[in-house]
Amino acid sequence: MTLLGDEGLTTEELTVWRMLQRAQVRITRYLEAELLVAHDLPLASYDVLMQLAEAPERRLRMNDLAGRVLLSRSGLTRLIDRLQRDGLVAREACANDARGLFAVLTDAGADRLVEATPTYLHGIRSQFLDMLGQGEIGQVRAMLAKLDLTS
Amino acid sequence: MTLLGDEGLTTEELTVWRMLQRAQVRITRYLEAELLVAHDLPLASYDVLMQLAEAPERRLRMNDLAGRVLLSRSGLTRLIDRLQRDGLVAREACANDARGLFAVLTDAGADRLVEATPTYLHGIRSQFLDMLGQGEIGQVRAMLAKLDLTS
DNA sequence: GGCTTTTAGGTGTCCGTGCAACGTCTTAAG
DNA sequence: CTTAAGACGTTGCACGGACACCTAAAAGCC
Repeated sequence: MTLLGDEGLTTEELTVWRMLQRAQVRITRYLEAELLVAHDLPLASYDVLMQLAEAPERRLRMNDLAGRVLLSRSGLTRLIDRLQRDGLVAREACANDARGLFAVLTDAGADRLVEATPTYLHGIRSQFLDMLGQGEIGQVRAMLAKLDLTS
Repeated sequence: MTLLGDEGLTTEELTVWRMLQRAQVRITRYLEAELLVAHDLPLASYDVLMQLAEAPERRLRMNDLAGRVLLSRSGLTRLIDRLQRDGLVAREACANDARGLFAVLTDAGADRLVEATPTYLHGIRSQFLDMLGQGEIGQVRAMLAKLDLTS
């Protein structure tokens, strides 16, 4: 592989990167598909509901939420539009900052989340965790921590 | 986190999955952006060129290629359309199977790949490999191998 | 207090992708 | 041989997301 020599990457290093990519895409697709067929809920929507459920008072500023869900702000706007249309999330004005908006999880949204969660967790277990040994999870965690400097 | 109890996932397990997701998305976005500004080449296109360059005679059947680049067949059709329009790839009929088409890397495509490769490799090094210790790469590789059963 | 600069969120527009359906060709069954 | 079943690649369609730009409000500056 002549391409690699110049920059000093070994074949193994490149392979590792590709495998990471493949694994993540495969798992994500699986989750997306399962959630869609079982609950008519895209993965991105599930993520939003989950983040809101964990947030204090089940609400988050749009901006904060966008950061947590790995979505651009405009992307989040549309996604919240859809969730609001379906009654799973509501928008509420922010008291001390007239620019701000909260996305708030509704009761219907919370119910939907509870419904879909077994599917989500089962997917992660079967497609990801089960394939790793128990002891390895700690290792992965340590390594990923280095990659996730929240930069 | 009451949601987790039912399915028996620990908080750590869920966290690990989320971190993997974040890390992969972050790295992918970085690569995509760098390739785009420096070479006007999306990451998906780079992947196609790379796969073709590694293939015997620099050619692959559309179907095979779709599998390697993690794209649906229809998605690949459009991508190859674009690459063909830009002269980086050509389509060639398959001799013994009239249904089949080869995507073939052109000389221009090979040149473009060589141009862009330093950017690509540097991105992987700086955003991924450098953040892991040298010894850890082998570990990651072993774990990812379990996830990548080419299923 | 006016003035600029920064931040929050939304909109117009474009692009890339997946799914379902289609035409074409191959292969297996009778 | 004929016909049914399957595989390969493309196309119509709709959707989701990003980018650039816009307005409104807050924060900073003199």
